Amino acid sequence: MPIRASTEARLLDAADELFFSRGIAATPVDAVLARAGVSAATLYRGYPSKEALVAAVLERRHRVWLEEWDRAIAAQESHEGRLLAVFDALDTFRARPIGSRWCAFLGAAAEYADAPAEIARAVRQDTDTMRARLAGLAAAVDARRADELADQLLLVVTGDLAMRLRSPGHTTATARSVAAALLAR
Amino acid sequence: MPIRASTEARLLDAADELFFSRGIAATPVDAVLARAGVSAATLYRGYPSKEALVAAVLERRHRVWLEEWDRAIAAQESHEGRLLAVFDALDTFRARPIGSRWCAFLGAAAEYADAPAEIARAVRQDTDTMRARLAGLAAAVDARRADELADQLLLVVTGDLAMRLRSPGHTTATARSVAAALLAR
DNA sequence: GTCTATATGCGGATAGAC
DNA sequence: GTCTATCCGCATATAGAC
Repeated sequence: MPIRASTEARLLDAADELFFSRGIAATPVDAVLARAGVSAATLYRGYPSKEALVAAVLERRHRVWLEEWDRAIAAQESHEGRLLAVFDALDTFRARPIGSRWCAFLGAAAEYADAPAEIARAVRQDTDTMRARLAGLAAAVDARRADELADQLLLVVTGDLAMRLRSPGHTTATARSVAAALLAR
Repeated sequence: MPIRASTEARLLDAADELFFSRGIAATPVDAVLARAGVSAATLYRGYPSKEALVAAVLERRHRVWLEEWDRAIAAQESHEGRLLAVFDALDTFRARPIGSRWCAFLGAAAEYADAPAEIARAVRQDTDTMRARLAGLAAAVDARRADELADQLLLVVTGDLAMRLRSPGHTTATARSVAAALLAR
């Protein structure tokens, strides 16, 4: 028998919030269960392990992030605006009620030296999708250096995310200024 | 009675290698002791806790990093070269026998949602020193935007470090090209 | 679906003998 | 300085009653 939809949503919400704000290893399964009001039996009927739950939350987060990014792109009317929309998406994504301390995917990658296959796959998918999307948007701005621009912007976005570890109050302002310099070349 | 110097060096080397390549939480104290050939009693006579050992290793690493950076700066003959020397230092630092998977300081910050005071201090010191040094070097290149350049370059360096989590074979090439765009403005 | 209890293993830290 | 044993707490995962 599958887990009831509302129960599963509570479980994923709790896991999302706790894993990525306090850390995966630092969050006992019990804490997730308590926050979700779900019993251990229910969790382990739906997921074979804690790691499977982590992977499931990462996949849901990835879908939500892409939707947010799509909205930010759609709101722009120039090729350049659409390429830079990733920073708008970062701002709105960060303002969501279910937050994370810096980046769920980089955080997961950082916590596991040898990540379980399902988690490694989720992280890889995030990176691959980011790079591919940026390259597609960059091609409309300057086709000759689309891949180069994508790699550069991915580094800038990643830097912006990781800067949150250094300065809690970090904003996307610096990343935006670096991106502007890249486009001005 | 203090720990003998050679014993302490073995302990710090083992901790350095394991904590920052496999992860702090993922590395049991026993693994460090086994690698160093040191007994638990000796460790706990020199350090009150595992966290104190982590902080000690971070501090040593910080000193070594600054020396490496100094050498890279000294090898340059232009203001611009000295500002960009941070990337040369990153390359040589990465090639050392005792490596880390991405960045020891960011890794420590990522692992602790509420870092012990000693560890938080080490991470903060790394960030503060980086920013201050970059600002000093940037002032010689363009005094009017020294602070802005420092913030931008710190983000680029941080992005380069975090990109290692996404792509294991990552090099400083992309970061260098972004830095070049920043200086070309 | 929940609750409580529990099997099982591991990690940090300490104590005593040598 | 090392070795061995051990206390203690915690975390994942499971089982049984309701």
